[in-house]
Amino acid sequence: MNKPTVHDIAREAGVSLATVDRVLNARPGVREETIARVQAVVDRIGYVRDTFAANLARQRLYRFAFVLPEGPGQFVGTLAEALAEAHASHVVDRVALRVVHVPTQDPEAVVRVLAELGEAGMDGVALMTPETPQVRDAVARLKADGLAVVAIASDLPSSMRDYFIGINNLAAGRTAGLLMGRFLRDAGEVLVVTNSMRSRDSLERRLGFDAVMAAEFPEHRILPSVESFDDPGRMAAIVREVMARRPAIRGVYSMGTGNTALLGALRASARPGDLVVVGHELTPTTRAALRSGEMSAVIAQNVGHLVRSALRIMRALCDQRPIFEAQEQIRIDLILRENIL
Amino acid sequence: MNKPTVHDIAREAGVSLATVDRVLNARPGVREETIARVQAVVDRIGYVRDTFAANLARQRLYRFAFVLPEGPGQFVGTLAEALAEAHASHVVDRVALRVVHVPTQDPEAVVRVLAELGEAGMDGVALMTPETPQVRDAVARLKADGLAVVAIASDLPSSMRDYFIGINNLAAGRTAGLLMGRFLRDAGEVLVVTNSMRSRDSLERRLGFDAVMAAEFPEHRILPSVESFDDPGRMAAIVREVMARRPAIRGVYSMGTGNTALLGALRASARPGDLVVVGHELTPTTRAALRSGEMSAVIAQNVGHLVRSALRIMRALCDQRPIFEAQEQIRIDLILRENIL
DNA sequence: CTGTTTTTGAGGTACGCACCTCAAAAATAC
DNA sequence: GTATTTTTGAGGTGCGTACCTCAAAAACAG
Repeated sequence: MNKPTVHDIAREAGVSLATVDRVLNARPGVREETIARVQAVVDRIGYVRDTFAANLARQRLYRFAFVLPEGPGQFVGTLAEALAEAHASHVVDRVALRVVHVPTQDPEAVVRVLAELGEAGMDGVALMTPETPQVRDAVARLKADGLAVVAIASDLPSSMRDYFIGINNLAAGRTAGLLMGRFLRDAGEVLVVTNSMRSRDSLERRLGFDAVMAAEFPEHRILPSVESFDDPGRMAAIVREVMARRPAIRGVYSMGTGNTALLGALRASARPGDLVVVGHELTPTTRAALRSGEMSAVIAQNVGHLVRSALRIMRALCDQRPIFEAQEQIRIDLILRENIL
Repeated sequence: MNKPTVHDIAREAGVSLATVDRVLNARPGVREETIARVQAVVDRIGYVRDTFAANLARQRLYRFAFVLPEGPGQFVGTLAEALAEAHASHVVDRVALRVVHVPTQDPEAVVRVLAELGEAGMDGVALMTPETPQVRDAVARLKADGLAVVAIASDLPSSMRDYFIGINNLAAGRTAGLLMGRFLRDAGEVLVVTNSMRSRDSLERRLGFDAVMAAEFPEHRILPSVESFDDPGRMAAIVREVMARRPAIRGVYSMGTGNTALLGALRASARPGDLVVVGHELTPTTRAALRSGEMSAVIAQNVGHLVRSALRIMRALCDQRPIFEAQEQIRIDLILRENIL
């Protein structure tokens, strides 16, 4: 027995192909009663639309845009690379990609770009931008225009986004805390740094980190978060200063970006040999630091999965197809020196 | 400008569609000179065959079989589940699946099943079986019949298999060693257990584990491997006995299956509260043990990825398409209590 | 140059679906 | 009842490819 087709539905339901087509594609001009009859047959014989044939027929081209922060961030770089790779290798077919870099600190600029994308006839937008009221409204407008909108890496929970693709940052922080606690030998202080505590990610990570440290490793003293405000110079200066002032520091948790500056400052400091450094995201910098032993662990999300997931989900949303959650779940990856890959 | 089609090739090369078809599908009856001309145009305009249209046209149905060990193993169970899930959700389309469970300790039975699959007109076989000369020959026969053959989870390096889908077990063992060393507090003994040291996986894991422990954590004494020979009763008995006899044991590394029996025995023993237990594969048992704290870490390979990867790779092999290595790389997952997911 | 073989062209059908038109049938309103 | 609207049927075309046939053209042998 082969896969049922529209012909099978028509025969079983005692209607014509045209009617089946009208029902399947929600075209008007069919009695409720007939719709129900066709639907019943569809359910009974287990018909599923052949997406490939359907796309072939309708000459479907998915127009997707990725809105990423501009600037020199390494994580964004690896993300853009993964995107190019996924696109080039036709993991997802029939997709016209557009990657836009925006100055995320300027909400108005983000809004302008999103508005432009809406008018450009995009089918879906994946964005990685901080949550601001302006962005929230722009997302709502995109949704109103019928676009699929997904947030990647950093969620926009209060917006109308269809989906968030990324890790649970509270759990990521808890994982960092667990690792830190188990890796630390003697009681001491733990320095926590980030580029910005205004970012939801850092907030959630800190929450999780503190919860685990307080509950299970109370012998350590967790210092208040130090912020670099995305300024490498500032990061280096502060870290150097704190390290000099607080010799009891035995661990450093880096919740955000700016690891290059952080590691540079640590190198310059008279840091203890058994300093435990835990950070986020696998980049050339953190990779090298794991290899050299300067970092003990990195908590990552696989950027390849991230972009492929984003592409698949936007497609599913466009096709109004259900999303296969298990495949799209982005896991919290734990990277040590030995499993960098 | 749209995606180039066979029509574009025909026009550009000044030949007919029939000739283009003959060249693209390596059918006979075309002069070398003409083949070269058509190929040149294909390369120049960047034609790529539309797999969806192609499969639609040729009514392609991929017949794949998975050969898995029979018996009550939890890992195989989760694998079979993931397989059913991937199949049901049409992650891969146009695939007729067949899952066969074989008594892997009986090489002749495995050979019989493989021979039968070859005759049943399969397009590809994914197998998870120990490496024996008989199996190696059977794989060679399948290859000779033109089937795609991939090894999953456990490699068959000396065979003709097209691809191995799974983790690097040496690196997995090294990762286990690194975690064990960092998690252990006081110097002591480490118990290493497995179901069978005849399995290549356990051998490689032990090698990696020892290398890291010896080089970086020489203060601990790593005991010889204890084997259960797939017998839960034996596992329980041995572990209980060893734990009683060696009070200095501070860590346990479980390289293979049989974690349920192991954990049961540990629970029954007067184990130290800070015992570090590291094992492999995320199963209901190890998951619960992570949650309860009985296990400190699990080294896993995502079974969902494993089966999806196997399906994609078999398809690519059948289509003679290149494999997108980056997506198929199975990473060594590190699972702690906080990132179980 | 003729006869034979090889290569090429032209055209068709099919795959499963989307989308279109026009006419026929059925349901409804008056 | 007839007039009108709504619903349905029948049929077609195209998407990009595979695979088939038959005839025409070209290349080659003698």
